Amino acid sequence: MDDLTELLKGVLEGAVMQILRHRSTYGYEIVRALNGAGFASVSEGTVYPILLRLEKKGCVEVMQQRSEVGPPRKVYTLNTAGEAALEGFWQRWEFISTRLQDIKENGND
Amino acid sequence: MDDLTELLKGVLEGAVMQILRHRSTYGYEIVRALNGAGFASVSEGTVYPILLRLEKKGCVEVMQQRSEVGPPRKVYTLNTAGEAALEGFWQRWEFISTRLQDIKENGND
DNA sequence: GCAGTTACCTCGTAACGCTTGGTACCAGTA
DNA sequence: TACTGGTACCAAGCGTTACGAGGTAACTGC
Repeated sequence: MDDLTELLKGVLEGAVMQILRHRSTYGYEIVRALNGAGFASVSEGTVYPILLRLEKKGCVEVMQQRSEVGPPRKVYTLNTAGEAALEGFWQRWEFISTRLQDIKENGND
Repeated sequence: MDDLTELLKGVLEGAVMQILRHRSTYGYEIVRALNGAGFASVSEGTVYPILLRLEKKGCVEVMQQRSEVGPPRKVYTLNTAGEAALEGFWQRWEFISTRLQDIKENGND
């Protein structure tokens, strides 16, 4: 798959929130989860800013946790505000999806 | 619907191409088509740059056409390269859609 | 003439993904 | 001890995009 960059704008934040909703976890793990999900080219330089943004927006709780195999991890948990934001994300996604489908089907007149 | 800006990145170019595939038309009309399709907040300042981009990329042919109700129109037609680009867009969209659905369903482990 | 509509374009801003680079902790090995 | 590689985090800067604000120009009807 060629360059997804532009289409990924906004999407990754939703994806990260969804992953966090499923289970609390940390940045490095999220990168691997996204890679495993098919977003092969998503790297740390992309995910960490997203996590910082989510933290700044108050969508997540952060907990420092010691690791056995490396430096301490920052474990993120989606809170109530985060769940609301995620809900909003899915609504927007749904909205765009259906409009786009409409346009695809009848070119829109 | 609140702010779609970020999620629209890349999407609008595809939407414009799809509209052009359905019928050759001009900028002002495309704005109205998008508005009619539900993308209410999309304005000229968004669409004209997209058309210039498509032209620069060689995805469209342009024809000046006199109007009965105002200044001359620049009528855009999707060419072969444009159709290929549109095809690529739909593939990328499909790709992201399914991956996102996966993540939504099983949080991705 | 003048206003209103149609139609085009440009500029500046903000957001986001991504690359690059850097820091630091830990385990294993030579 | 020194080196290597994996884990884990963060910051700075670039390019692309959507979008609001503003400007220009053609045509119609009053």
